[in-house]
Amino acid sequence: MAKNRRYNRSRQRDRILELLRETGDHPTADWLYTQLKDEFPNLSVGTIYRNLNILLDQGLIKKIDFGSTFDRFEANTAPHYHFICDRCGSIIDLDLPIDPDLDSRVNDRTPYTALRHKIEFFGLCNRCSNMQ
Amino acid sequence: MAKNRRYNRSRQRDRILELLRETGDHPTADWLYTQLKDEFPNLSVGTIYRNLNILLDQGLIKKIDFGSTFDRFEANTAPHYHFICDRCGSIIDLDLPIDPDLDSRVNDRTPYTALRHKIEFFGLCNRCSNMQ
DNA sequence: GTTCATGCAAATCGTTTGCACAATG
DNA sequence: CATTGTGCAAACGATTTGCATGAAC
Repeated sequence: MAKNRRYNRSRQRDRILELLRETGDHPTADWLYTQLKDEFPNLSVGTIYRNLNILLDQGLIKKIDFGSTFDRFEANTAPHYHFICDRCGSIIDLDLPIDPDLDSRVNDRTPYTALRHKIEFFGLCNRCSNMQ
Repeated sequence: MAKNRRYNRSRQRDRILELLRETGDHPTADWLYTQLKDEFPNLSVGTIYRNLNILLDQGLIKKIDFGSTFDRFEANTAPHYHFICDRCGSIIDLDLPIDPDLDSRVNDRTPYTALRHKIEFFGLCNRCSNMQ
């Protein structure tokens, strides 16, 4: 996404942001499109995506993606946490025990029942921090 | 992916699993394809994907995806953890403090420098556990 | 010999982009 | 009026799939 641009306001973008703020959910582009197409009969999905990218660039929203645009596969089927290097992008299995206390924390303090969790840590791997 | 099937062995699938076990990395389908195309000159990407799905079905490998095949967006830009309901799939922002101790744990016990982390909890949301 | 896997190519699907026109400032 | 945004449709790229042939058991 192109940074350091100036943006004009648009009614479409204002509404996309409003909708994202109203809903407690984490909608897809298509959901936003469906919600708004009555209001903007000629709305196109391209507009939704372009505006979402602008809002991301402005730091007004976040995308729940996970770094890679590709599916990634691993043969380590035991539960484990991942470390992802900000610089080189490599994904590393961590040799740390799974912490069941985290699930309890959710169960004690929220109305949800956590059975398991995933953690991804981000930072610098040893290679990259030595290189610096 | 179709479950409850029987699978014949194939040299291609054996090698895909072997490669995934050898590499400490978390490769993409395309990386596996590139590695194996010398060994199987007529190999196609379709075969890679089909076999990866079979291996997933057999529980021999894991995919590092994150539930949704769609990008998802949210207006809550403050750091927070997510809860994802196994039954209805909804993604919910958790009102729990971020735990900096988790990063220290990585920094103390591994050669990596963790600066931040993400957690996704999985289980049942209040709606779905009441429904049961 | 029946079932499953492969190679090939086309299809699918979420997302991006080029272009002519409309809206913004 | 100079720039940015929109709608439309085509393009893109990762993944999936239909089909005829080959391998497994």
